[in-house]
Amino acid sequence: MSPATRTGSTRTRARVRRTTRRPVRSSAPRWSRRKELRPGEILAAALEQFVERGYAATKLEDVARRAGITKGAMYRYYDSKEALFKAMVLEMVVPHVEHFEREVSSSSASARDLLTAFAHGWVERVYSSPVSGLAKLMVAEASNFPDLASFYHEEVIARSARALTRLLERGVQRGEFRPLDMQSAVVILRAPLILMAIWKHSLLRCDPKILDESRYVETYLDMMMNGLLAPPAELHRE
Amino acid sequence: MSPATRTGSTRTRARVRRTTRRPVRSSAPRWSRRKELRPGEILAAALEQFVERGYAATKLEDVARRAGITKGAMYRYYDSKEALFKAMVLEMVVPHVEHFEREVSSSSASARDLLTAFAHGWVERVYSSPVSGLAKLMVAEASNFPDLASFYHEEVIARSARALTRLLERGVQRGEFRPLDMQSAVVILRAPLILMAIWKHSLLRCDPKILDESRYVETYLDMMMNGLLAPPAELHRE
Amino acid sequence: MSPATRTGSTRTRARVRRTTRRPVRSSAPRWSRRKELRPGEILAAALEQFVERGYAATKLEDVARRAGITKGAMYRYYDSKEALFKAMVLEMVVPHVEHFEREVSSSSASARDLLTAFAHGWVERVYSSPVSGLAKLMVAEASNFPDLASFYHEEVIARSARALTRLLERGVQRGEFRPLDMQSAVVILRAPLILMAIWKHSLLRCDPKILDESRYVETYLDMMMNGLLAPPAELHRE
Amino acid sequence: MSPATRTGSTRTRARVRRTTRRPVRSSAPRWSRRKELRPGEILAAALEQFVERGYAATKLEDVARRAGITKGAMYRYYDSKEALFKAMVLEMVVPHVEHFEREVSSSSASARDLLTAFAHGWVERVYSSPVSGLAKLMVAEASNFPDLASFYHEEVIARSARALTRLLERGVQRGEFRPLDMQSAVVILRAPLILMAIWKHSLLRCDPKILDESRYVETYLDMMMNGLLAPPAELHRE
DNA sequence: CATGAATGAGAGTTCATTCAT
DNA sequence: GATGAATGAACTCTCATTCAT
Repeated sequence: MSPATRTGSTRTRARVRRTTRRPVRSSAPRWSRRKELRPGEILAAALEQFVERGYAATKLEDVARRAGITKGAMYRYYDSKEALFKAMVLEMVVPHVEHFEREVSSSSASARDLLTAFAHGWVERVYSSPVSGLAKLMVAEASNFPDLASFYHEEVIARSARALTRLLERGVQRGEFRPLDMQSAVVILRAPLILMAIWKHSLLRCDPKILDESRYVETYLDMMMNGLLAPPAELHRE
Repeated sequence: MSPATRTGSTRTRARVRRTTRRPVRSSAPRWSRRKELRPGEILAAALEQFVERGYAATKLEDVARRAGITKGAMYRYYDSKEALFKAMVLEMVVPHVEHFEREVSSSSASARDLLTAFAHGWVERVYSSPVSGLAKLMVAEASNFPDLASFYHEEVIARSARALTRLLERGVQRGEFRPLDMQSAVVILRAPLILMAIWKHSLLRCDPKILDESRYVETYLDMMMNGLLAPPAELHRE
Repeated sequence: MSPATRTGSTRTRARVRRTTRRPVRSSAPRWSRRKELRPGEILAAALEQFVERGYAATKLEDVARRAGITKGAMYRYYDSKEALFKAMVLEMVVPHVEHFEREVSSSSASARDLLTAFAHGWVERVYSSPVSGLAKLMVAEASNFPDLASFYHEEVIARSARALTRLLERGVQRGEFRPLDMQSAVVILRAPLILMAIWKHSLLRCDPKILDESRYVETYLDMMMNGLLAPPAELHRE
Repeated sequence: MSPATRTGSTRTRARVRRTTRRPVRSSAPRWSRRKELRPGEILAAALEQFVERGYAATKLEDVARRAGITKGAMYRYYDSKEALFKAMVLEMVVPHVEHFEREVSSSSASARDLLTAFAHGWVERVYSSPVSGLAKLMVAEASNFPDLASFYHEEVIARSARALTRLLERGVQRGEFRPLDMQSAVVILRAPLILMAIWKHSLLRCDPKILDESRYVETYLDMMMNGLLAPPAELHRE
């Protein structure tokens, strides 16, 4: 079991380094990204690198190279690795949440259709894009970046949870859905999708053939709508 | 050109050591501890630290301190940080999988009851223990430890998936469950629990009140069994 | 099981690094130096330090300081202590061998004169320079660096032995020298010079007055040419 | 090129360690070896290990294992690695010097025969035994152990040089040898033998077939006695 | 603005040395 | 006396960060 996959040489230190990780004494909201020209490329590069390696294992030099600039130049845009990380999370994730919120608010479709559309849309827009790696990243780094975690929790988790709650409640009101504990239901409802995203960037690599996306989503929707149980009614329905 | 002629392993450092030692004024007792227990204590400490901080951010010194020894002493038990990490994963996780497998094989209860029992048992034994942190850890470090990830995938994910598949199939045969795509169903079925574990060690900290475990599990079982949809006609049919 | 996938360097440390950096109150100028010269300066510093202390006892920081840079900067030039050591040996020694080979090949002087010139030249160019320390170093570290030793053996020892053999054989052909076992003769012929170099960097320090270089070389040439024995002929020669 | 040969663990850091190597602040002659029972085995083990690896790369644990005891037990006999090293040098080398001194003093053979006997005896008793490794060791560590070097210089180098000087002077007085600068001649005379010993424990490993001992010694004696030059036919030609 | 050489704190790792057993 | 677990200093190597150019 060896950590890094090194490339060239004789010696191989499989290591993974720590990340200072003192309680993270960040107090000033330093993520004052100056979005001008490059930031986009930098953030995209950062996302990929962070997702691939994790926060600590990501070297700024690699991000820079990926973005087509040099390490030193990065500091024109982001004050520190931490700032870059935070900016990346912020920039990358918010748009998607907003999109989902609008979708829920504007549509007048049935809850069931909305949910179906949401699942498919999520796979297309989030799962398929590198952004899907963020879930894994945030989960992994939450305790090292409490303030970022809070932000993410509030701006992504909570906001989308609220939208989803509205959706579910609408379904209940319309008689489409059974009344359930909303708090739990929302989490449960999202879990299979979120885990799919997390999986994609972690263990899926061990066994790439394991997941057939479309069947997964179909089965997901089916199970969420209908549950596992065989309809008992057949008997006396007649 | 390679330095030392090493014997066993992968890595090779060519070094030469320093020599003289000053008196070393240590006066405190050294190893009143039971040495047999050490490995266990170390692994427990490692689990907590790794889960709390992630692999990279974990300093061996912290693990050592937590285990009540010094950094150097750790190397008596584990050859490297990597070795410690791997040993920890291996030791901590396998027993739980085996327990679950036995449970599925030996019980003759209905699939539904088995599932219910499984969910509750999982919460009690896994979720409540520090082991629940492993899911997050593995997800975060999978790409940095591909071989460990493979091991985990095969020994934990796949094995428990197989057991769960047997459970579901039994339910289908007995007419309890609807036939579904088993591959997907198993993942979906586990997702809410696994995510709960991941959550516990990451974002839950941002909002500890967010999760009411028992309601969550109840809702989970309910949703999984019955789905979201309100029973359609039966009610007002008659 | 290997963690991080490294990218750039020779060795692969899959690491994850610490994060935050304090202000770093450095105020002094940093690299007013000519970067092209650096490698040379470093190798020169390394040679001195390695010769003075031996491989193991040499701290990279000392070499760095001697070269006018810091520890970390060294890694820009050489990937490891081992690499530095090897580079140093390679760079420092080959030119001298080539010089000697040319000398033997091009000159048409008598073997005796060539030998004399060689001895004097060696004292001037090798013995007097820090390079003379290499013999001691290689001898001391041969078993720790087998491949470097092989290289040195082939590129230095063997090559110069071949040149010296040619010189001796020419002398024999011309009737200047007695026929001897060439293999041994070459080693014996060099021994006093090589040991002088080794001595210079080791025990000579104990008793600096012990060696009068020019008398040593004169006596060496005299002994090698004429042997110890008093000419027995004088008596009946007349 | 790999330094130290590691033994035990999973990973192989071939290392050779530095040896603190501060100016060697040893002031007290701590080499107060308590020669009781084991010391012999320990010193023999130490000699082999030190010669094989060098001072720094030698681990006390390896010496101990080789001597059939544990690391801790070694400290019953020698206070420190340094003390062990010094004791080893002291014990191993002095007897040989004394033997040679007696030989020179007691014998009344011709200088030539004495020299011949000496060379052969040296090969048999010193070169063939592990003690021959000491020359390399002392050369390598002289600057790190100035006091030991002084001791060695005085007790080994100088004493045997004096004996050899007496031998040569006797030869000169008897008309066997030409008068030469004694100081230099003694060094030159020994060089081929000493270098042979040094070679044996270092570069000879690269090319074991390179040296035919008996031919070497024959050629050595021949060259030392008669020199390289062919007898000038001119004289007795007429 | 960009570059990249240089810095330096920090972590993993080793091993001489100690001392409770 | 012997053992071997534990200590802790010291070292190599890394990389976020700085700043002269």
